[in-house]
Amino acid sequence: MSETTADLNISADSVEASPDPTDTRRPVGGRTRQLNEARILEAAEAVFAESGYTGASMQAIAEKAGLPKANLHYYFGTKEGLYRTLLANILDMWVDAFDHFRPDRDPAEALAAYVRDKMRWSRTRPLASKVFANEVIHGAQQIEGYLSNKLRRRVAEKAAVINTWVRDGKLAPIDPRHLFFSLWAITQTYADFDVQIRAVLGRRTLSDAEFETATDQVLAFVLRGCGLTPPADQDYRPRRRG
Amino acid sequence: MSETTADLNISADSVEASPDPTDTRRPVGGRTRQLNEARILEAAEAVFAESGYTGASMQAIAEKAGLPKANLHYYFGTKEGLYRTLLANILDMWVDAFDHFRPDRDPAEALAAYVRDKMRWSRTRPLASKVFANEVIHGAQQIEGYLSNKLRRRVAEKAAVINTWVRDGKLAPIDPRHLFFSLWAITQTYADFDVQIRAVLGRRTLSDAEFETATDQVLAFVLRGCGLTPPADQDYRPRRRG
DNA sequence: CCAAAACCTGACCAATCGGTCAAAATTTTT
DNA sequence: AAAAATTTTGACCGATTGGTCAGGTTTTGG
Repeated sequence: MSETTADLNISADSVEASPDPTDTRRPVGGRTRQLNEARILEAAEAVFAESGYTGASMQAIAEKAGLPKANLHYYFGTKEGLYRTLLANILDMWVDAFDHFRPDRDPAEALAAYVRDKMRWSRTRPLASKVFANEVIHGAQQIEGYLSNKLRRRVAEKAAVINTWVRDGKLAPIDPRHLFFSLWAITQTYADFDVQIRAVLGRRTLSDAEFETATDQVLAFVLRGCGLTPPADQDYRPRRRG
Repeated sequence: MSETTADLNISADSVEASPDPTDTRRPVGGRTRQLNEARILEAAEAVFAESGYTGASMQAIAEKAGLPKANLHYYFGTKEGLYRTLLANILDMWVDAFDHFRPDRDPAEALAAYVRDKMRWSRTRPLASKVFANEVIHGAQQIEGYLSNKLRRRVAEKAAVINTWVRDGKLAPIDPRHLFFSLWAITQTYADFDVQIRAVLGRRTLSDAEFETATDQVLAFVLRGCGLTPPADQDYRPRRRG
C-alpha cells in the first residue's frame, strides 16, 4: 500500500500517532508529487461521485487526470488507497462546521450559521458529498471507525450544548442527535439528489438565486422546527395558477 | 431485452400503452416464472442495495437467489433489464403515499400520515430505498423520465393543495416543493444512512421502540417546521450526564 | 557536473465481468 | 402418450478490471 494512504482508523481517533521510526514515508514535499496527487484526487472525486467505488475504474480516473494509469498506482498504491485518501480529505473538511455550536452563542444564530455552511458545502462541493453518501449507503466499510469514534464523540459533545438550550427553554424539546440527522439529510440532499430536485423543479441547472431561495426555505423550516422564529418572513407567496 | 423488462419511459408517463398487436410478451402467468422472478428480484434488491449497480454482479445475485446465473438472463435478459424491472417495482409502491395530501383534509393530519408512511417505509424496505438513492446519486439515468414526468406532475399537483393551506393561513409560508425535498431527505435518511445513524447513536441495531422515538422526533420537527403544533409535547427531556 | 533519488509508463497478467448458446430436462397442452 | 412449450444449466467468449514491473526519463542535491 502506498506511503501516503490515509489510515482512517488512526485519523478517526483524532489522536495523532506518535512518530514511528519505521515510518518510511517520504517527506510530503516534492512539488511534482503534490501537484500530481492533487490532480489525481480531483479526478478521483469526480469519477467516484459519478460511478461509485466499484463502478469507478482506475483507467477512467487516469484519463480524467491526464495521466497514465500506472502513475496513479505509483502515488497511491491501490484503488482502495486512493479512495481512502480521498475520503480522509473530505472528512477533514467536514468536521469543522460543528464549531458553530457553542454554549454562549445564540441558538438561532448557531443553527443558521451551521445550516448555511452545510448548504454552501452542498453547492460548492457536491461531488465530495456524493462520494461520502455513496460510501455510507453501501455500508461505510472504509469509514466505520470515523463514524463510531470521532463523529460520534463530536455529536455527543455538541448534543450536550443543544441540550442546555433546550433546558433553558430556548429551543423546543428536541433530541439533538435526531436533529443532526435531519440537518444533514436536508442540506446534503441538495448535493446528493440534485438530479431529482432539478427534475421536480423543471430546471436544467439551479442559478445562484434559486439556490439562495432553497437555502432560505431550508433555514426557515429548520428554525421553526426547533421552535424558533425565522429572522423575517420570507417574501415567498404562493401564486394562483394563471 | 427480456419480455418482462419494465419500460420506465412508458410507466413514467402514467399512461398505459394501448395494446400492441406486435407485443410478443407471454401472459405474465406461469407459476414457475412468477416464483423465480420474485426470488431473483428479492436477491437483486439486496445485492444492488449493498453494492450499487456496477458493483453488483449477476453471479452474486444468482447465488443469493439460489439459481444458476444463466437462469437470471433467461428471465430478465440483461443486467440492466433486471435492474430496471426492480426500479419500476420500487417506484410503483412509492407514489401512493402522496394521496394523503387532499384539500379537504387537515394539514397536520395529512403531514403526519405522510411522514409516518415514509418512516415506516424506511423501516420495512430499507434496501429498496438504498437502491433508489444509489440510482439518483449517480445520475438517475434509468429513471430520468419518471422524475421529470410522473413525479414532477405529482409534486406539482400536491404542491397546489399545500399552497391553498398556506393561503388560508393554516401553514407557515412555505414553498411546497422544497418542503417535499426536506420530507424525503429526513425520512429516507433513516434507511439510506442507517449505518451512520446507528454509529452515532452507538447501537448495533435499532429496536422498534427506538425507531418509534425517531419517528416522533421527525414528526414533531416537521410539524413545527410547517408552523403547526405537534399533537402533544413529547415526553423527551434531556438528562444531565451522570 | 554527476550520482542518487524521484518520477514515468508501455506492456503484460490473472481474475472477473456480462452475456451467449446448444442441448438436456421438465412441464403443459393436446 | 405424444407434441409443444417452457425451463434449466454448464461451458464458453471477448472485454475489462486492478495491479505489476522492468527499464526508461527527469529532477534534485552536493
